[in-house]
Amino acid sequence: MRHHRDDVVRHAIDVLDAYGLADLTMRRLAGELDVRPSALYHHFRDKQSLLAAVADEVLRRGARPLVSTAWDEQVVEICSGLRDALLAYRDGAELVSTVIAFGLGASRPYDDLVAALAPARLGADLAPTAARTLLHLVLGHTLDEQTHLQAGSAGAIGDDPRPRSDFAAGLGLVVDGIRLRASVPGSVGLDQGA
Amino acid sequence: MRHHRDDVVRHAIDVLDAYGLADLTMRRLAGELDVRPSALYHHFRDKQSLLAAVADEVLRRGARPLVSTAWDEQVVEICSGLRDALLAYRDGAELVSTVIAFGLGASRPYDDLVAALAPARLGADLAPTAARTLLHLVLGHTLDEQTHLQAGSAGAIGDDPRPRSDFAAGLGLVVDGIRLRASVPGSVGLDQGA
DNA sequence: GTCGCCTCCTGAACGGCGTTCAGGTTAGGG
DNA sequence: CCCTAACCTGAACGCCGTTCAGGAGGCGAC
Repeated sequence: MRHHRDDVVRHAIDVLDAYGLADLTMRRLAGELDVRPSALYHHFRDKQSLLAAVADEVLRRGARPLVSTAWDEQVVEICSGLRDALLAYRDGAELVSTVIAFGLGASRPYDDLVAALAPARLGADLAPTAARTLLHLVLGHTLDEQTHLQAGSAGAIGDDPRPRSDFAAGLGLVVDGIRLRASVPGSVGLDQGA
Repeated sequence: MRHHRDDVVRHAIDVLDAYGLADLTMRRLAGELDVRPSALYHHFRDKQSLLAAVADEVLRRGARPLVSTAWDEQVVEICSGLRDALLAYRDGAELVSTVIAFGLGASRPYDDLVAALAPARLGADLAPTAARTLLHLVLGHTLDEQTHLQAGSAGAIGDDPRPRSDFAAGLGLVVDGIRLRASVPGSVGLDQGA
């Protein structure tokens, strides 16, 4: 059977979810498609490009329309949605992190954050910095969380899982910091509660 | 010539700085030591353990004593010092990030942050969350920065470097967010400036 | 002084990886 | 029906981390 580019990406996600990123090799993916490894290079220039396409597809599948109107609630929505998308597939956070670090693809979340932050009217080009800060937080935290989740579901001991509220708490920290610099304060007041 | 564990780590840092993390292979390191690759396995169980030792040494060399007394200034000191340590060697941020993600070694910065945050008297186990948030910020940001720095020093175009103030701005965002939750507010008032 | 031990290393291999390339095959539109 | 483009094969290249049985060398104990 002959395959299209999209078939390859779909099967790659299946392999990722079943065996993890470390075992998502060109040879294994080719085997899953019942094809020789060299055939994959008809569809992708190299493995990095394949991974970029896989990351984009993971994010596409996890995309949800925004329901809030206030910028700060939108930011929380985007970050939470991104986290959910990363957690939906094994090693999703690691995959997207490396793709973003490499600079190919997966730029959608960053663009969305910058757009959502625009109405806050942050001073002095702070919006890109805030967007990057949020992105680093979500990626780092989710990578952490997923690693510990998967280490727990395997037999590794002495590996306490992160509390569910940890992500929300960290995100709240940063959003409050941004809100302090916003000319348009958003929908809610500063939350002084512990 | 026979080598000790410390010689191996020292040479590994040299290789890292000269050729980058991707080219820090057991074979290349062995070649640099004028030794067969299998000899390295006398000193380290596997490559991950070697990398953990290298990361620890990079952090050790970059360690500076704290000069501030207020917890918020100490946090900034620790984060800035960590960034400097990571930037001191090629791919330092990537190295330490992967070692931390893997869970072996390089736990010093996290412990230092938790210790520095203790006097703030954050509520409800927030200190570990805040420490992790700061760590993710510093690692993510510095990885970003270093990648773009090195892409710039190579010939890659269309790759605008991050502004120097970006790190400080992002860090200030998070520290302000933490300060809002602190029972002991630290040395300075909230900075409302843009 | 020589014996034994512990540290460090060799030599050779194993299985796996990403990638290249010349050439074969097949599907689908004109 | 044929031609073209898309898709694939087979075979190789040079790397990688890792294992293991065994050799060599310094050094303290006797």
